[in-house]
Amino acid sequence: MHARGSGRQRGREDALSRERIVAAAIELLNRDGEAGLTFPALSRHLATGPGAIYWHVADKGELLTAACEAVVIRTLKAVPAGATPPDTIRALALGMFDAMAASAWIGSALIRAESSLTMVQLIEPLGQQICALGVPKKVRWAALSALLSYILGVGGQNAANQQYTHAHGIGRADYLEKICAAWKQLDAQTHPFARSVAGELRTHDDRADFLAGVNLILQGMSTLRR
Amino acid sequence: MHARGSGRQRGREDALSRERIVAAAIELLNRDGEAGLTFPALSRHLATGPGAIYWHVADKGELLTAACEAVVIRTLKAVPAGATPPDTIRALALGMFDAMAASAWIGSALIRAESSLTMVQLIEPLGQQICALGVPKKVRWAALSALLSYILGVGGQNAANQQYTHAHGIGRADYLEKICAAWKQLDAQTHPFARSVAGELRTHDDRADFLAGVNLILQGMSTLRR
DNA sequence: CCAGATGTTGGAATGTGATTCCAGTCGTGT
DNA sequence: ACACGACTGGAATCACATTCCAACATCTGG
Repeated sequence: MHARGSGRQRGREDALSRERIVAAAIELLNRDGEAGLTFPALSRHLATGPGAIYWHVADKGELLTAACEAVVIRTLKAVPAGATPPDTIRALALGMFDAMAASAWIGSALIRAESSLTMVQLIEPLGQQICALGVPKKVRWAALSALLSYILGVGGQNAANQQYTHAHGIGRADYLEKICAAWKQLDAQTHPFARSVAGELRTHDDRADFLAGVNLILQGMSTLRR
Repeated sequence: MHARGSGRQRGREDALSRERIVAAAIELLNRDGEAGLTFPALSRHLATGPGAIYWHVADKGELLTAACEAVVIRTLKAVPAGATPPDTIRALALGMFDAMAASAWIGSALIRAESSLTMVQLIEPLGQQICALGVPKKVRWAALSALLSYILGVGGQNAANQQYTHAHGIGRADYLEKICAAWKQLDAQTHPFARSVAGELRTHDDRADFLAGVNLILQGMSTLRR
């Protein structure tokens, strides 16, 4: 990457730009998942060569980070403000959940985020609500950290599941059915729990479970209130 | 991969075997992280060619899954049983935390785990304790799911941090210092929270925070008790 | 309007790693 | 000794990420 911040002189209307590249990257990522983002594919999509792309971005990692940041910012901006702290936290969490469900790649990209700057976009609003919730200063970071890890953890797992079903060309229902069957096969003595919940897998609602988890954490936080 | 399950006939003492390959993979992973596991490196390590390795394992993914499973099983076996449910859950969680801290690659490997079988190793004992905790049947899965996602989420983030510091050749302290400095640079109007917790970053204890998060979830679960 | 100077481009060249192929090797049963 | 099948090692393929570089466009000053 070279692009200086200095004098833009040109004005070709078909100009390549960091924005157009990031937009194309997001398109590829949403269509084919993390594996879909390759320089050959990107070059084809933008009708150019890899060299031109490297003029605007340092490497693939930076591209992923930029794409991730764009989506996260767009997502969080859409979350309405003004509700009670718990409701706002739920809205923020669900917003991220939905975004990560729609774009599985965000999960892994956000976690490996080289720039903690994207993460701040999420940390700040969550943190503010935790403060508003009355969580004592001493444990604010721990509380935030728990919430954040939970949100990212769920996102990561959903992403993994989606990637799996996508890669194997099977539907979510078939996937769950397969796991359910495998778990029911387990030994009753050593794996009573897995067997007992196997059935629920087929019908469970990821989003509802996620919300339940957020509520569990909120519930726990409420006991911290001074 | 071809290796049939049928007739082992040979007995060459220098024989390659799935076990030896997985052990070598774990060694490479622990030494150089996820990027350290390559077939050239593995071949060198085992003094053979890639073709021989492919006779025993299907592909890199299977190798990663197998390595992950081996470490997870070893880790969970070391967790003492017999304590109260909350204590056992804490012990299981901390066991995984420590394992993921020592072997950052487990985090990402476990999440992308193609085989839900490895995951069961973790789900089963956690689930049993949740039952013992008296969590109503209706919400057992949700409770487990929350705990699991949290554990994996923290592991994933720690892995990302370690990978970052390792890749950039800087220490954990320098890394935190850098983030702290960046956060203090933020606008006080828009990012009051990030600024206010920035200082804590430098001195916080990941393990303690993790435990606090587990306790938060346990706390929340206790309110579910019928 | 022309000659540099410079930002930009597209594609070729390089290097690395996953995966496949295949021509042996070695031990076993006959 | 012979044939067979499990196993091996390395060469051959392929798909990228990244770097290089020979044009090209546009602007600047004359």
